[in-house]
Amino acid sequence: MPELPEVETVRLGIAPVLEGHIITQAQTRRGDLRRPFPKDFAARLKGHKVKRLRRRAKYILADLDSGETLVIHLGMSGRMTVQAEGKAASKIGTYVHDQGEGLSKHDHVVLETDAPARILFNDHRRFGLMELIPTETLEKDKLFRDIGIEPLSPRFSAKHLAMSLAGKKTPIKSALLDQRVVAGLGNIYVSEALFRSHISPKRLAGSLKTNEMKRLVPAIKKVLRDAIKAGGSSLRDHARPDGALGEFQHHFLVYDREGKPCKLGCKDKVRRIVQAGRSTFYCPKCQK
DNA sequence: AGGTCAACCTGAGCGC
DNA sequence: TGCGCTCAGGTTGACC
Repeated sequence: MPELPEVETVRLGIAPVLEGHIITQAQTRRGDLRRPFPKDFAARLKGHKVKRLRRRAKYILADLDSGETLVIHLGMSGRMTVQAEGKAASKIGTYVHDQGEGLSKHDHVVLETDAPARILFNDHRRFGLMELIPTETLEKDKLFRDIGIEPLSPRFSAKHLAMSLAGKKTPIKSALLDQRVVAGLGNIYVSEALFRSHISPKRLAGSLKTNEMKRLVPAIKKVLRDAIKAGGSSLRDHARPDGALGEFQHHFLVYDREGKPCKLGCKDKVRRIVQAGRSTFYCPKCQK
């Protein structure tokens, strides 16, 4: 599922029942996701307060008062759902009835907080991840040490991107998917940003001109901001923690539109090609 | 060093 | 109804 806008949507959705709250219970319902859960995972969560809930790249980070950070990655199909009652339910603007013990077989982690609320982590493909890492050394951890700039940071500029891409011989599509270059972009938003800046996905990253960088960077920021406002894109798996679907899929200009007319009205059709094993959608006429 | 590709895992959709 | 194939929002480790 999730690229930056979906991860941010999930973060915002669980924040009201997690940030500032104590994790009263934690349960893993199998031994692993992409990797085994950390040793004593549940015990290291239980009784601790979440001081702050933040996001870095496609990771949700819950800083605990124990000095550790709970690191959550949703992989391709990860979802988080909040079940709350009373005061907590009004906070998240919904009321999901307690489904009793009716957990599905892919509800792999259950967290309970003193909101009170229950948060389910569901991930049928299990490409997701949960780790506990000392907050102090988080940035030096293998997971984060090579991650690039946050695209919504003011420091992410045409100049910055030009530096990162200088000399790169990989196609711009693949370069933007590389989390070491920019953090949080994925297959949907790269296609959309390239279309919106009229740049061909096949162009070699190092060959982009200054004026093209000056179109690309604002296009990336705008598409991400618009998608966050829309609650992300719901294709198959993504839903907000309150159960509502994201809406940004209705605003796709190229993604998943193979064979359909170009939305710039050029009379050509959207093409699908495969780059580095992933689908890319673009208009050969409008993107040079 | 930089770049490409298969593998990880389950489910949905499609053609037959 | 069912089988087999393809594809899916990500990351990573092995390989040129």
